[in-house]
Amino acid sequence: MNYDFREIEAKWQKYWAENETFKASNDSEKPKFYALSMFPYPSGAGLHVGHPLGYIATDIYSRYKRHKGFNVLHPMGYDSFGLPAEQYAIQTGQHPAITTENNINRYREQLDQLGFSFDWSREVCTSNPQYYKWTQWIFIQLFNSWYNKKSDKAENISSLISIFEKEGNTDVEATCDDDTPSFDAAAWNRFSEKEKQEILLKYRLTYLADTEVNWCPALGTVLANDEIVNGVSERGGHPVVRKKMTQWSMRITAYAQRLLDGLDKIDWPQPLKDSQTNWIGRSVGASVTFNVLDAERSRSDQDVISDDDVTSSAVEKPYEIEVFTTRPDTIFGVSFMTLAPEHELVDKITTPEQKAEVDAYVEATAKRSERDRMADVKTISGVFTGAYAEHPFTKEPIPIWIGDYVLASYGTGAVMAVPCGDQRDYDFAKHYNIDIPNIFEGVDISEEAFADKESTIIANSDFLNGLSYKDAMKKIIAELEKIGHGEGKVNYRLRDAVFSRQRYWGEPFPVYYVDGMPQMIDLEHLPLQLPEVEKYLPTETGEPPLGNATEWAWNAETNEVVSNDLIDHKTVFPLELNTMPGWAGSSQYFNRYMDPRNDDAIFSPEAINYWQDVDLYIGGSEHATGHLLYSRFWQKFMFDMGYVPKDEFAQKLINQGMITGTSAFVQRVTYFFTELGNPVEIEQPIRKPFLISRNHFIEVLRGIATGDRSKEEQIKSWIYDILDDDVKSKLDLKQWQIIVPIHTIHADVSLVNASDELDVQAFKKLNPEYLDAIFIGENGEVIEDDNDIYVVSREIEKMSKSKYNVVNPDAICEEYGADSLRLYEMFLGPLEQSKPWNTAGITGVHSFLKKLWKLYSPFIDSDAERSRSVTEAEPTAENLKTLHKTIKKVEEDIENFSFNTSVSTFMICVNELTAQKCTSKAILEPLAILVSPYAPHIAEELWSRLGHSESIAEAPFPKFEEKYLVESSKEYPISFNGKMRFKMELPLDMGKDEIEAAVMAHEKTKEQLQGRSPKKVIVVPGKIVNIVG
RNA sequence: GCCUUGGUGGCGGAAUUGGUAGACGCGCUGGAUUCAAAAUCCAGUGUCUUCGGACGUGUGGGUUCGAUUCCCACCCAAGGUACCA
Repeated sequence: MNYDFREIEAKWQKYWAENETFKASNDSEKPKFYALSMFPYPSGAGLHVGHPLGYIATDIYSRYKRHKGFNVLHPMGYDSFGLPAEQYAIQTGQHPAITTENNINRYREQLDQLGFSFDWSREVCTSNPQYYKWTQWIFIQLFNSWYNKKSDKAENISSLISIFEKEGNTDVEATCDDDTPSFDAAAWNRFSEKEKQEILLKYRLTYLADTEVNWCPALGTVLANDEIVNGVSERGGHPVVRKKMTQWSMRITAYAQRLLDGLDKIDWPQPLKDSQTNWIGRSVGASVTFNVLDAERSRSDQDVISDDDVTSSAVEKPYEIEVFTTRPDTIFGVSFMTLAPEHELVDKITTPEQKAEVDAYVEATAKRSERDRMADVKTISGVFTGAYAEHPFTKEPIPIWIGDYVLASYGTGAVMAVPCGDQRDYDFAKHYNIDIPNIFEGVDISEEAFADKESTIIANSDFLNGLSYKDAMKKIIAELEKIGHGEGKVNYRLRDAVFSRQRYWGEPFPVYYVDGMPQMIDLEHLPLQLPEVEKYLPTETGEPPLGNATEWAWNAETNEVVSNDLIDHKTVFPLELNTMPGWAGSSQYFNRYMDPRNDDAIFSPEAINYWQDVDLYIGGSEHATGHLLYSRFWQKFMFDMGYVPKDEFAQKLINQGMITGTSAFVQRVTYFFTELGNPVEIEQPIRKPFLISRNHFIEVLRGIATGDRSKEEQIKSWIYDILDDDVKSKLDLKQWQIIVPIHTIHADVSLVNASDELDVQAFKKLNPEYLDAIFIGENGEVIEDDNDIYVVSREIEKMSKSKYNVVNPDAICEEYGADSLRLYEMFLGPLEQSKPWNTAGITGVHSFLKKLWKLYSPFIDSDAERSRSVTEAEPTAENLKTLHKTIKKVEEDIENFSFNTSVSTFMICVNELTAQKCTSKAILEPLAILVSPYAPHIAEELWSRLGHSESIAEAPFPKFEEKYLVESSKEYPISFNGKMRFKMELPLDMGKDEIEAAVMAHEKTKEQLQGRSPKKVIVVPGKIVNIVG
């Protein structure tokens, strides 16, 4: 009987579902094991072969743990709020809930096909109101909390209020807004209710604040950095500017230190910890305030305020610039200051003479993305504001500049520039001819800055002269504190997380506004469900999409959502229009799986106390600073509130590598005409897209490198050839130039064959904008039928729908089966590394499964009754050696997450047992269990053919026994100067000297030495012999 | 730019503590079987070679009896870089 994987796989998938084989109990005598895969976003494209990689790994581990006697929780769900569904809704008008449901159904079908041991009864879906009720609940908990630095944990806001009532806030140590005023108890008690709310908002763990966003006026929306290409929106190419907007924020900075410290307790990959450490970015230094010199200030204020105000402002405190520096010891080397162009003082201190230049620079900077500004270290730009600050010690005036290398979002958005000690400051000073005072003893700074802290001796620095870095740091901080110009400070790069999105498809905030102040809706009225809207776009007045809803007001008496028309600001109030970001729903889902159908609580105390935390979490490293940091933050908060017993949610984490795809590109030449370098409009522009095959593209690239323009000339002549005659008549090629920039455009890989040849007709069909495109083939002919071939260029990239390089698992499953796909995905290479996908190799693992099946044929072919007697045969020593070698290796591999090598081991095992003609049940039975985590369907089938009526799922894992592997001799590699030359079989119990004697006596040794006497002979018993000489 | 990961045959990769480089699989070549094809099976397959052997793990150095493995410098590729998920 042949290996009929279709029948076998369908049979066992049905069996598992009907028998709820993998349903986990919240109450068990067995030890618990919680294995979790990161849940997917259900995109319209369905699963591609990259998705299951991590799921298969988690599934193998889960199944292994069941064989090892654990009660395993292995759930799956969907992170189903997100941008693509909303984008699709905008384009088609289809409600995202509907597309999302369709996508989820498709995902479920695909997941079911792969034979995962998920407990589907625990499925969650972040866009389901029964689920997001609890996301809203956590938001309210955060709103009702503040961070007490004294107890170093979050506490209920009521404890803060009672402190305010008794003693005001002067003695409170809390993480709060920078502009929080001081007040005493009497003042607090005099505040109006609204004033009290405003103050409390400065302490709450989620709060409203003005934050900078990438605003695209044309689209009426905020864009991710990702959606901005070269300063314009990816969609439509509209301009994008940085702008401030009132939004919800999460006070994650309160947890900065604990998030850092917690990393030591968890078994996560070091690179991931590094990236969180860098993200949090702890640096120790000092904050220093510089006063802006008065003269400059009043001058710049003159044009905006009346004379009266000038006199009154003269007695006020001068403007202060606060900077954070890690090198306060270099303060005597300050020769200028640089503010971020967005810094709030820029407007106020700029002199009238400099105003035009500064304004232009600020405007230009607003168009650049932060990433752009960080990455670009080559171009130095900045503008002098005309204002000066006063050095706190020397009282010298220091010019204040603005420059886009200073980011508003980091530190205070201002730096004290010490050009002799910082390369960026140095370059800036050189570029603008600013002084570079040297404050380091015996260091040459004529070429570059000197940033080495360890070997520094400070000079030209008044009271710091002669001190080392360490001593100078202590001294300067003390002096700064003495004169009231600064203090020692620990600064974190981590910023509070913006929690508002101007989108439709996300969790609504359970918030309404009374007199402009946010009010929370009570738990008993949750979930607050997303309203229906006509359009998913921002409103004409620039409000988020929820602004389109007509039923989106809160009646605070009846506690229900009512029509906007009823808003009277007495009982009916407007609801929040923003929604929560993608990471809201995923920040506690791992805990919700423990008790997913609970309507009274996010989870029961029994459930959380049984499961505690995730034992193994597998997912992509791209989530390092998003999901994985925010989840740790929420977990710590939940821990502070006493809801969860562990302050880290996942003990061990593994990053599976990406599966990369081989993208295909066509080269589009865009062309326009210029005369002496100026673009010229011609009456009948040629609108047809023009695409060239690969070798032409390569020649153009080579031409750019070598200065050879001949290929471009050829392209020009091709373009000229296809012009209409009347256009031709207007062009004199000698006078007119055709400029030919080339854009590479993704082509769907399914349209390209193994020789990289594009199916041009299919491409045109799939991309209607290229219907009348002109394709120039490899031989330089315009492709009409099959007169020439068009070759694409290829590149390895992340597998992604947007890159048109996805490979779908469905067809593979259909042709080879889920077990083959599972084995093949593991066989590709180490789990944690990224690797390219190539379906061709799957035949190898598929034929392995066929060989495995054949090995069990005495149990499968029912007519082979005579072979029954054979199967009871005692296993040979050889059989046992092969089996136990395999048990040892496979067990080690699973524990080390080295699944690729296990697959090889199985292949070797089956090859050996086949060669040994092994038919012994004592060997084949444990082998089926070994294989079962990897290829569960065939293992179940073989198990039942071996005569078992129960599922293999909980069969005990075979026990490795060393005794079957004991060897008496070893084939020693004999090497000369480190190179292996021949081998020699010697007993393992032979001593060092005997081995040396035996080797030296060997005739091949003499041959190798050719009469020389060896300088040295190294003998490592059981390993190797190396002869030097 | 910065942070992280990786670089070994035509391809995916293996080499567990510094000890036989290329396991296992794909592909390719030759053969068996077949009317033929598919499937299956057998043999070979890093490069060069004067057939003795020599060289060989991105490049250049270093440590060592011995380096894919450890150290230094560099090159290349991929991922992340705060609103893609």
